[in-house]
Amino acid sequence: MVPPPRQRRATQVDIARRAGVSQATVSLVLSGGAVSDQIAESTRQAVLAAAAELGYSVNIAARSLKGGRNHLLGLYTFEPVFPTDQRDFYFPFLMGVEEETARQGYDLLLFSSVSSGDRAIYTGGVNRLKLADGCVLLGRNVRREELAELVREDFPFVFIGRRELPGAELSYVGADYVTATSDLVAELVRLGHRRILYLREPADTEPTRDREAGYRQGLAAAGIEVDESLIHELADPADLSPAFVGHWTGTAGVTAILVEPSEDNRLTTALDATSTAATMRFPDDCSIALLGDPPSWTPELRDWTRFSLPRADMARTAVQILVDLLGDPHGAARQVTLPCSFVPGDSIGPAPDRRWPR
Amino acid sequence: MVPPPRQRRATQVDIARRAGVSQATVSLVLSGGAVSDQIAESTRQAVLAAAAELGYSVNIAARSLKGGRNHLLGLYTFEPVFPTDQRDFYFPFLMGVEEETARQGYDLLLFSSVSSGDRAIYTGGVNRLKLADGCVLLGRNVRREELAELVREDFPFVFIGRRELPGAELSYVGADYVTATSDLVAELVRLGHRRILYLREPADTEPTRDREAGYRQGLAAAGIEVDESLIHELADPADLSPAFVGHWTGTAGVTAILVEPSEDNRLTTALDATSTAATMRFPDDCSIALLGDPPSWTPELRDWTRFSLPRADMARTAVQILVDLLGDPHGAARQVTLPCSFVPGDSIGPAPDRRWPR
DNA sequence: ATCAATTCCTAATACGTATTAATAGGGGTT
DNA sequence: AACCCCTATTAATACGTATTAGGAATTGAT
Repeated sequence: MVPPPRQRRATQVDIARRAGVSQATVSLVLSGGAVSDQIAESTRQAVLAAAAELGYSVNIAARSLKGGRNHLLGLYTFEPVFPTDQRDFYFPFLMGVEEETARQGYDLLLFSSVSSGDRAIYTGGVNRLKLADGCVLLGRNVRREELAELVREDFPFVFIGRRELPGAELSYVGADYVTATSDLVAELVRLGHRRILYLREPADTEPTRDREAGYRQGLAAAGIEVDESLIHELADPADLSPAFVGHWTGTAGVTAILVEPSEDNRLTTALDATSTAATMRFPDDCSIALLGDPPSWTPELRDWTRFSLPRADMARTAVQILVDLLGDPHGAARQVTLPCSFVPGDSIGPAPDRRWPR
Repeated sequence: MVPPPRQRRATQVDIARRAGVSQATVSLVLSGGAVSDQIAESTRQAVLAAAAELGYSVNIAARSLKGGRNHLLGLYTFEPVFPTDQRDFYFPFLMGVEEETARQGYDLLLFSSVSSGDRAIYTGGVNRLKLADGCVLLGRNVRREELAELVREDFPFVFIGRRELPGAELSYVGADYVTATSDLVAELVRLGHRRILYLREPADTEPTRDREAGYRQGLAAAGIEVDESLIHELADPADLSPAFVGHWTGTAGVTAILVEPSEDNRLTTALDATSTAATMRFPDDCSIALLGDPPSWTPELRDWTRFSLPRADMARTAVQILVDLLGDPHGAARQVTLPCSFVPGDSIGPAPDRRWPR
């Protein structure tokens, strides 16, 4: 009794023909519109029977063409999605986005931004993202012009991470780097540290700006004046050698270091090397804490003192906000900041009194 | 000069009006049909300019309703995509699929199959996958009925991992478990082992069947008769305790073990515990090798002897095959098997002569 | 018997795109 | 000038569904 393999999928018209009714009636029965309860029971049964016999399934494209929405959320990252050496950095975001997207009843459209550059948001003047109802954005190498264009087009999107755009309000879910860094400074001060070196990335991105703000805020709260020479740009995290640290502790009286982790594993590699070199020991010779999560984290590596971004949470929240935006197309931009969590670790300790007796 | 925010997304009709041409011309310019090279350069530029100004992007639903391609490949997994404890298992697949999809000029549509079960391929008789041109499938908890229905509908898809379906040919990219297992047996035999315990999963899945076949093939090649009592079903990998191993080495003369890794980290956790218990040492007291990759692999864990699936390769190949299928809709199913790679590790060694002097 | 009310269904249409057959405009050849 | 050919463009149409206004048949009321 199995029907012969069809070339073409059965449509509502096929069902209508078979059941001797109109296509509109079929639609009403199968999709339960507002007036679907007016359908006579006998008719309903006939339609359902015909549908079952033909193995009908609705054509999503047609439905969403009619309805305007296709129940897809996009995820676009401004770098390759799955670079192996950054997997641990991105994975929680992906996980959170995927999870919440599914929970909201959407499917996830992954836009790839390969290095060749021809997979940007706008290719040939066409916005690829619009394939989705809305989009979550992610990544550091943001092309601001494209962001601005997205805002101009009124396309619904939410950035994971705080992003500011002059003259435009955009929605984002950020992490509270300021408070987290400030708290870390407070903790170091409590342990007796007064001269804290802050190693920042050269690039002037929002996270870095926030960390610096937190650094200043933490010192201010402790009544310590900022020594600008202790804010140092570290271009390559690999430079963080024992000699480098020794230089600062020796000549500048530094007793603690705050350093921004890189997305790759250069920093942790350097730290591990320094840590095992035995000429410089954390926290005995110098305390050190990371202003964020090191990537490629494994339980076996040393448990560095740090704060940790609520990545999965940020991602989930971003999706929720996006769905909100879709329901309220003309609402204002939503901006949320989530707190980071402090990870005590074992790389900070009381300040040694000897070098810089205050 | 900024246009007022639009309610409605720009369509080809809007562009046509603005550029002073017809919708058909817009379609030809933007979608590059067969006769698209007949379009005058000036017209083309006008259309592209108008499209850019209006922030046009194609409506996927309309395009795919029309029957054209929408340049989306789907990825459907029969389990949650990003379960934390299985991340290392799935990540290489995702990475490979994403990479090759981008290279082929497609975007990736991630279908999620959350545990609640309402995100199956067919929900309410509707095949969700059809939003994509074709689909890569992945996962162990395969719902065979759904697979059969996909084949029946003639929907283009490729499974990562060998899957057999009675009465239907489907495309897949599998790993050569048979040869890999057989080679592992040969290596153990070369080291003097004669009684090799094979711990298999109870479920009768293709990978497990292949491993068992490889086990038998390896022994046959070495001229060793299979002792059926040495093929043992291990329901919970956590049961692999020192006492358990001791039992087999003591009472059954086993000198080597082949065990199927679980997707979670139960097996490696158990092995680590056993390994550090000091009452049982690998490979001194017993050799052991894994028939596949342990998940959550980190360099710090012990380097178990094993073979490794070419996961990223499998994924990339699957995408290539899928694209092939799309170009040749009525071609036969493609079935590819890729070789595994042997990872020497340090958990096998020469067989001890003492227990079972042969 | 006439009209109103109710029940059940259908015709018509819109959604946005891709495609094909047809057409207008120009330039050449005789 | 009549003809044809080539190029660049368009009108028309199909895809499958959801929705709405309205129509036919039936029932009920007077």
